[in-house]
Amino acid sequence: MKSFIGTFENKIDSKGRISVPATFRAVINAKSLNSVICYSSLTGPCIEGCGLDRIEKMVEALPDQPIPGKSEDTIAHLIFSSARELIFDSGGRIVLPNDFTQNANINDYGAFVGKGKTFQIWNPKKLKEVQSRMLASLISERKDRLEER
Amino acid sequence: MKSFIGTFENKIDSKGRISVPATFRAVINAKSLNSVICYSSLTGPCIEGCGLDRIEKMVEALPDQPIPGKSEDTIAHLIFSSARELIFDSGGRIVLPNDFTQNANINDYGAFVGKGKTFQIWNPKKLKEVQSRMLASLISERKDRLEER
DNA sequence: TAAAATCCCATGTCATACCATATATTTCCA
DNA sequence: TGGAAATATATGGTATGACATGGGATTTTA
Repeated sequence: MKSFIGTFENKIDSKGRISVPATFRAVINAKSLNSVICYSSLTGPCIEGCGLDRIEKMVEALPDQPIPGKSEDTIAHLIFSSARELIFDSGGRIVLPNDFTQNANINDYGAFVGKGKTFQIWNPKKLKEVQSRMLASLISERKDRLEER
Repeated sequence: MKSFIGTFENKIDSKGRISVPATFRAVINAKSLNSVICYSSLTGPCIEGCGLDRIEKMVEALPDQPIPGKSEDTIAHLIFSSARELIFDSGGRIVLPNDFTQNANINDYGAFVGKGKTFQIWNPKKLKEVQSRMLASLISERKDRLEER
């Protein structure tokens, strides 16, 4: 598997450890990596995650001459400055730093959400709220084109 | 055969396993795959299915930008977050996760419906209802162009 | 030296890979 | 053309292994 898909809810233990879903680990492993890069999301209360390879693509996409004040530069700065490499332990777990979990309002359980090239880690309750809101807006938006439910 | 066509009703056993129709498996096999990707449909109470190739095309189409557009992010989120790779066992069955069957109101039997490039899995009873409703609306819509029934 | 972070090993549960059987379908030969 | 053997398909059951999680040992840092 090359893409992050699916949702998996795992427990966070007293040491801040959480198992990365095996299917996600498989995506990382396929790239000969043994870690994930995580950073606080800029789009919502969650943790953003991906492989090191994607960070490098983002770096390449940056202009050679940084233009201070440009939003791309600001975004890149915010992401790279908060990003951290989290290495799997022998059981496939990572330790979530406190500032990440606080920012995402995560306590005892974390929900891994596949997003194709990346994934996110959410407070499970919050995730459900956001998802049902997304579905509702999508349905009202294109009610005409949808079959009866 | 390259397309998913036809309707096939199969049993779901106590473990949530269901046989994928041989003709559908043949479509998948022709792509050298041994699994289907399934996700909760956004358009109706059913499970959507396709080959991995189709999903990866969707992933490829995603931008590399750290902050994607909102509407495409919504669809990507809803599809990828529920999508899962279901691998055939030696008998050509897959295991339907509970959240899928619940969302689609499927209990003891599932109806595979070919839709060309994709397929769907329905509660057989619900499927008949929807299909007869579709036919009825089609007839009333273009009565002039359809033959007498 | 105390505290914290990291690594390694242990365990129970659940998923799935494998084997087995019955039913339906196709093929092939009389 | 009919019928029997062979094949393919759908479904049932079992055992092994993978995975998530817990705890202790070792190393690092303040």
